[in-house]
Amino acid sequence: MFLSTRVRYGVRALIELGMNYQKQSVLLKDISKRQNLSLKYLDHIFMQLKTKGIIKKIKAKKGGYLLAKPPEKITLYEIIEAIEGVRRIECLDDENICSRSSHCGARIVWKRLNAKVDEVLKNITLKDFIRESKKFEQMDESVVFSV
Amino acid sequence: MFLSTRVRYGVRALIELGMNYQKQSVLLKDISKRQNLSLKYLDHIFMQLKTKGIIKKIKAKKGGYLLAKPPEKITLYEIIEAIEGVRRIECLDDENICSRSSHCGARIVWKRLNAKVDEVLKNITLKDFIRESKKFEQMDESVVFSV
DNA sequence: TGAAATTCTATTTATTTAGTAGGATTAATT
DNA sequence: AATTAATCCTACTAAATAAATAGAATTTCA
Ligand code: FES
Ligand code: FES
Repeated sequence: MFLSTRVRYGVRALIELGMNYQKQSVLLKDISKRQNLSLKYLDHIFMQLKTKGIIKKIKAKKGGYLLAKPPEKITLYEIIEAIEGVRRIECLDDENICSRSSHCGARIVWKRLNAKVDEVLKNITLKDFIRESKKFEQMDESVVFSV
Repeated sequence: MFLSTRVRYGVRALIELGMNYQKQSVLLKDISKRQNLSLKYLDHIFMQLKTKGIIKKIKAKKGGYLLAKPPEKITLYEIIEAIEGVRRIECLDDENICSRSSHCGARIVWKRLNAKVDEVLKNITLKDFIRESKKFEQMDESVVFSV
């Protein structure tokens, strides 16, 4: 499974919002600095996440972004769909692409494959990413304390 | 899950070989005609499938291709790997791509995701494609007989 | 030896992805 | 009310990848 850099950057940024869920909003500028990602590129990505209702903005000075819903309600499927669209084999949705689509055995299997992969993507949520990230955060703290 | 046209054409061609498994070899030219695919393009694809040991060639006049092993032993994972390589997020295999890879929560989840998707791909074999294709073949025959 | 098949390398074209630029808009703060 | 620091939006460029084509070399059956 290959994921575009857009999706990967998007997830890294969403993790930051998730870590602050129900605390304060996060500035794109800060994410860009901390994660060392282009502000302008993140800008695009966030525009799409907002349109799809995954994040909310606070526009103006001291603004920033917030998650629009709890991390466990944001699936990876949803994030991918928002950022790059879930690209599909054309003849799955449109019968008219392939002349023989009504008699194509491959098509049946492609449908089954997509259903399974979609299920995997829907069972991973932002919460999973945050849980793993917090583990590292704790590790870092314990290192500091033991010095 | 998006699959390149190369993989889809490859599978369609492999189905044809599979339908003739342990009968006679199949000519690329005939596949190209029946499936309406460019001969030269199939040429590339078959070269890779051959290198990876999925098919065998019979070179020369009246030559053609054969499956190198039974359809149920040829997984979709294997086909994709042969034709387009299993493209992965770079930092999964190489720790040095991202500076923070040893402390990245996302990376853990990406690994888990890849393992699950790979499993799905390994559980689909050419046999599945052939089974579905044969269903249509039978349907066609029954239509012919009923006329 | 000729014909019909695969083999191989190189090139071209189209599409998608990644990234940049610059200004418009919004609203909190002064 | 002006300033300012943020998001918003449109357009563009560059790089990478995918799709397709071209042409000649090689193999071996008949
Ligand atoms: S229907 Fe499109 S490839 Fe079979
Ligand atoms: S290690 Fe590469 S994005 Fe986290």
